[in-house]
Amino acid sequence: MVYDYAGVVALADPTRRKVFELVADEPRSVANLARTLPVSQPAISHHLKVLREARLVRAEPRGASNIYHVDPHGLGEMRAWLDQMWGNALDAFRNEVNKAKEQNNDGDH
Amino acid sequence: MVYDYAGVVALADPTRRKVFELVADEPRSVANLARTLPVSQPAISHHLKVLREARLVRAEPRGASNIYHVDPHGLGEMRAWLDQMWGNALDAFRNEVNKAKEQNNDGDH
DNA sequence: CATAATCATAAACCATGGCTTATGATAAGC
DNA sequence: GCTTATCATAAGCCATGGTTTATGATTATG
Repeated sequence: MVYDYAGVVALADPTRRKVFELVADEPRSVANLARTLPVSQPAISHHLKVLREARLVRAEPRGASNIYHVDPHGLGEMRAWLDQMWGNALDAFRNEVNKAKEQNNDGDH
Repeated sequence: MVYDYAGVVALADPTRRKVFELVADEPRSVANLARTLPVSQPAISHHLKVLREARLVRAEPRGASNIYHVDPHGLGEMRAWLDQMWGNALDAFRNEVNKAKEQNNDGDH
């Protein structure tokens, strides 16, 4: 399993997750986010860069502003990555349970 | 959205994710993991502690060994947390698209 | 054209956290 | 019982990365 994990890393930081949630709620400019959150504008820009590279967010120039939107493409990618991880983990868990049951049955012979 | 996010943080680190994947593949002891991965035993123990506190993993003493299994409980919790996040993000995206369509229609009048 | 506003990048600072070595505690094996 | 193996915790080191201030580039505004 050598899959991409930029999305998970991106969402691991609290303020970056907050940035994502605000953008997810409705498209916002950098200035707007900087006004809303208790961090500087460059910090916001940096977080947006990480989210952008993880394809969770997309920028759209509008005059001097940059409006950020959710990027459903990267969202889907991360979803798929997690689903696979989940699937593997749950399959393994089921196998484990089944193996335990078999052993119990053997013991009942 | 003030939900728990220990799971995401736990899976953000590469070697910790590797530990989780190995445990998810099949239950393993700390010594086994330490032998498999290129980090010390205390490092493994520490990663397992984080995963344990995120309820992604569960320890089961077996003699002097500690066998770690996947914990489907915490797995489900994190799943639910992510699903909500996904839902919100995708809903907002749909609204955004609809709003754009309406504006186009207005322009066509 | 000049001023103001928006944003990205660079540099520097510093806390967080991942890693190692050291150590003690518990359990198995001889 | 003594040695060996397994594991968790503590202490300390150091790289990563989140933050701020400074700066330049681009665009609206007057």
